[in-house]
Amino acid sequence: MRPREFDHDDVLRIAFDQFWRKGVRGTSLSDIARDAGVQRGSLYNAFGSKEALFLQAYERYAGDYLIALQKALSAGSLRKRLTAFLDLTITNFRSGIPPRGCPTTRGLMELGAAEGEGLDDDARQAFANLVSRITALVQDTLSAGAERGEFNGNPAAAALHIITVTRGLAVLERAFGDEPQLRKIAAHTIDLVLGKKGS
Amino acid sequence: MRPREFDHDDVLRIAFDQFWRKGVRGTSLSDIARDAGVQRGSLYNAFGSKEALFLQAYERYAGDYLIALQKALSAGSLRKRLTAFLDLTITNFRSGIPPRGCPTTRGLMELGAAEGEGLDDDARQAFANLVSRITALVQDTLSAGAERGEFNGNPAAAALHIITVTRGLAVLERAFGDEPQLRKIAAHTIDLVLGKKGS
DNA sequence: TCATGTTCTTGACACCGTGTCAAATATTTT
DNA sequence: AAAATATTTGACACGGTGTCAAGAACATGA
Repeated sequence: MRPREFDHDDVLRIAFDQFWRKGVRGTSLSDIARDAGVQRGSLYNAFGSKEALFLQAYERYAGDYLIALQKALSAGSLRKRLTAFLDLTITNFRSGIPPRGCPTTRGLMELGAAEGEGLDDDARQAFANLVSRITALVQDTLSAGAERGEFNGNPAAAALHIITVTRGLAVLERAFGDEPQLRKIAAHTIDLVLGKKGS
Repeated sequence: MRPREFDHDDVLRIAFDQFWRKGVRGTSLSDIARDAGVQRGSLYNAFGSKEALFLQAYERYAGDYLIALQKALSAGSLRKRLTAFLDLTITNFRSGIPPRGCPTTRGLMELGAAEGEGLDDDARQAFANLVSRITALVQDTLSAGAERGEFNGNPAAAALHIITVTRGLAVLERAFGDEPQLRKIAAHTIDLVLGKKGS
C-alpha cells in the first residue's frame, strides 16, 4: 500500500471553507486541489466525486454546528437560551464556520439550496437531517422550559416555528445582508413565542 | 433587419419552466434551445447570457406572482387574507408556476438561492426586490386590518416575521417536502401573529 | 535483498456547458 | 437592385467533471 500524501481531514476542512465562501457551484475541484497542494485526480481517488467530498465536509460541519447550538441552548433562562440560539444562528451564516471565523462571505448550504443547484438527493437528505436534529434540540429546550413554567404552549409546534424562522433568516440574509434587521426579526420571534418581554 | 424566427415571450416561458423544474444550474441553454426549437446561438444573441435570460424570465414570474398574492390578500377578514396568502405561497413553491400548474417538482428560486450557486448579484437583487414588494403587500394588509381592529401590533414587524416564515417554509419544503407540516406551521404562525383562533 | 501486490499519484483524455465570433442569410430601406 | 441591418448558424476556445491507464511508493513474504 502506498500511503496517502495528504491529510484527509485537512482536505475536508479546506474544501468546506471554499464551499462555504464561494458556494458549491463556484468551487471547482481544481481550486480545492490547488489550495490543498494535492493533485485533482487524487481527490477523485480519495472521495469519488465533488459531491461526495462535499457531503463529507458537510457532515463534519453539521457535527460541529450542532454541538455549538446545543451549548447555546443550555445556559440560563429559556429566553436567554433561545436568544443565544438565534444569535448563533445568525452569526453562523453571516460569518462562516462556527469555530474558526471566515469573515467576509455568507454561506448557502444552510439553505439546503444545494439540491437542484448542483447536488442531488444525498445533500438534501443531509440537510434535512441537520434541520431535524436542530428542531429536536429546540423542542427539548422548550419542553424543559415548560416544566419550569417558563413556557406554556406546544413545544413541538413552537420548535418547528422557530426552525422555520431560522431558515427564513438565512434566506433574508442572502437577499439583504442586513444584520440588524435579522436580529430584530429574531427578537420579535422570541416575543411571539414566549410572550412579550415586559408582560 | 432580419426578423426573429422565434417569439421572445414563448422562450421566456419555456425557459422559466425549465429553470423552475430543474433548477438554474440543472438547465442548460441547449435544453431551452431544444425545447423552444431555437438555435442556442440565437438565445445568446437575443438575451446575452444564461443569467440575463434567467433574469428576464424571473421578472416575468415575479410580476405574475405578485398579482396573485395581492389577490389572495384582498378577500375577507384579516385572518382569511393571511391564510390565503400562506396557502398560495405553499402551493406556489410546491406546484410550479402560478397560472399553469407544473405538478411534480419544486422550484428553488423562491429561495434566492440563485446567487452563489451559479448566478451573480443581479439575481440576488431581483429576489430581494420581490421579497420587499411582498413584504409591503403584507404590511399594508396588516395596517388595514389594524384600522379595522382585527390586529393590534406592529404591522412592519409582523409583516417581516410572516415573510421570514414564508421563506423558511420554502426551505423546509425543499428539505422535507411534507406539505401537511408546512400548513401546520403556517396556521401556527397566523395564530401567533393574530392571537389564537378561539380567543 | 528482492519480488510481489496493493494503493496512491499523475497526466491524458472524453464529455458537456458557457460564451464568442465570423460567415451566411433574410428582410427592410433607398 | 443594392445597401444596410439584424438574425441565424456552425466552429471554436475555455473551463469544469469524471475516467482511465500507466507510473510510483510502500508493505509484506520469500
